[in-house]
Amino acid sequence: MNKELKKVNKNALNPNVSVDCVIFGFDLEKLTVLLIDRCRNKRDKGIKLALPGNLIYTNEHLDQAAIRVLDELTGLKNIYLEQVGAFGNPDRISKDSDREWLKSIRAEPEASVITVAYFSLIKMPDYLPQASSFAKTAGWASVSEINELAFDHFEILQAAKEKLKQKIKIQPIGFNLLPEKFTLSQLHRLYESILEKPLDKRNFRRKIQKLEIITSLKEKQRGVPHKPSQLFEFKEVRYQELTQNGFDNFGF
Amino acid sequence: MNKELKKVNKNALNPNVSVDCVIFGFDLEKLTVLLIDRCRNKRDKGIKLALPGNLIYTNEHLDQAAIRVLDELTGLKNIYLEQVGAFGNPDRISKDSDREWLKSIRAEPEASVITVAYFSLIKMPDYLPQASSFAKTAGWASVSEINELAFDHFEILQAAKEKLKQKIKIQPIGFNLLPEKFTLSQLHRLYESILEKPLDKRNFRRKIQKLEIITSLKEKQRGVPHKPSQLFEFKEVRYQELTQNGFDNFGF
DNA sequence: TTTGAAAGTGTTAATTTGACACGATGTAAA
DNA sequence: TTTACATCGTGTCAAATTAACACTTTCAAA
Repeated sequence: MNKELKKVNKNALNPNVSVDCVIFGFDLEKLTVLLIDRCRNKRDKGIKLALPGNLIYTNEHLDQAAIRVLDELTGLKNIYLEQVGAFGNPDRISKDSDREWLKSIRAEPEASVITVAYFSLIKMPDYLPQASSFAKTAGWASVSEINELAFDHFEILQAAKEKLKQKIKIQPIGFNLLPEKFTLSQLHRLYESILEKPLDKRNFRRKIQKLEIITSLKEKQRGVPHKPSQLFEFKEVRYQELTQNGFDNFGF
Repeated sequence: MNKELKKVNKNALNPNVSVDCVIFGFDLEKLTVLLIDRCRNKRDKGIKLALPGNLIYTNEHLDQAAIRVLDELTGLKNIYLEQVGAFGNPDRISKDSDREWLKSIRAEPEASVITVAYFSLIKMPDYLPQASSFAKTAGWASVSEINELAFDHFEILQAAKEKLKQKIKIQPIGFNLLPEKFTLSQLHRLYESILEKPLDKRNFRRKIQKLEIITSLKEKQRGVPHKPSQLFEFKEVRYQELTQNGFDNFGF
């Protein structure tokens, strides 16, 4: 697999196609996304924040490219990853300052670029921001507070949010955003954050429990200034069972 | 809008990005898809049938490119169109015969090509196969009988089918495949064809009628050797109403 | 010991789903 | 003209699902 990567890296860059990653995290309060701050690279008058992304190699599979970029940024492997779609507005690099910045990292900044967006779900604590040089300027931002991004990245983010919203209604992929052990309240907040609407606490718990996709551990939450909650764990096996047999509605 | 198209056509081709169209039709019996037959172009040992597609222009918006290709092939405008996703396996042009064929229509056949797939829904009778030169070799094939296609087009078709399946569960887009006036049985068969499973007749009718998205006409079906059925018409206004106000579950 | 803060828990009414069968109505053939 | 054939169109009931709703428990910190 590492060998594979090296082979690919020998190839030339495809100047027309890039991959952008919408990397979602969850800080147990709200949905977040990993952005890179272009200010630290250069003084800049344009919008500072952008989604991490890069050009792909000529002979690289698109999905492979997304995996590679994600790995370069976070050092993480085996991450939940899904394509959002292709974005190809030729006006997407609209600001001069954007062009300037692109010149600093790309051989042919003026070439028309199609970008293929992916979203991934990671467990935030697993990500150590300083793991790679590429990630030096990276940081988490609260999704709901983002109003603008560089290039057409805001549009991409909206599409990724929408895709995630649809997906989580159908498949229980939310666990990719939570630590191994989590509480039902955390899961509840996660769903509310993603769906951007309140869900009745008791109805939510009932529905989740009926899926039999989580196991309650012996353990309880500790050190909280209120009644500690039961910890749960995701049941991988049951997940396979559900997703395989033509299961296509989680029910939210 | 025509001006727009001309302007775009002056630009150079982007040798790395193509658009492929999965054009669905419905012959009132089963779901069909428009394929081009490469045999008529050349004697050919590879797989004959492929999805229509073409390279995009350097400064062309992806969606615009899909609209253009669809127009070039069918002469149709204002068609329901939706992106399926990007496909970028560098091995996608796997057979030598595929390469040969590509050479005959492309300047740089060896360049790595990302393709962005779109699916569209058209009313079959509206499409006159001889409308354009590009369409000379085009024809309808029954979706369920397709086992292989050129390049990675079979994979793309599967993805498009899946997308359509998901979409029709959520939004009433099926009417784009039916004539202006249609019967409930036709609509019923359409849903069964797309979802690839039987739906109870009475339950189906009940559910559709509750949406209040169709109006029953005064008119009845004529010339059938059995009880003629009521004709219905799609209620555009109600559709807007439903899709706008955060309506997101059609219920199939 | 009191207070604050979140955890955890059930019932009920309304709605939706799924299963199921037969008479009506037109054309075409006998 | 009668009959056969093919599809149209229709209703009920039981089961499952959804939505709305409030109070007691438990721990830590003050």
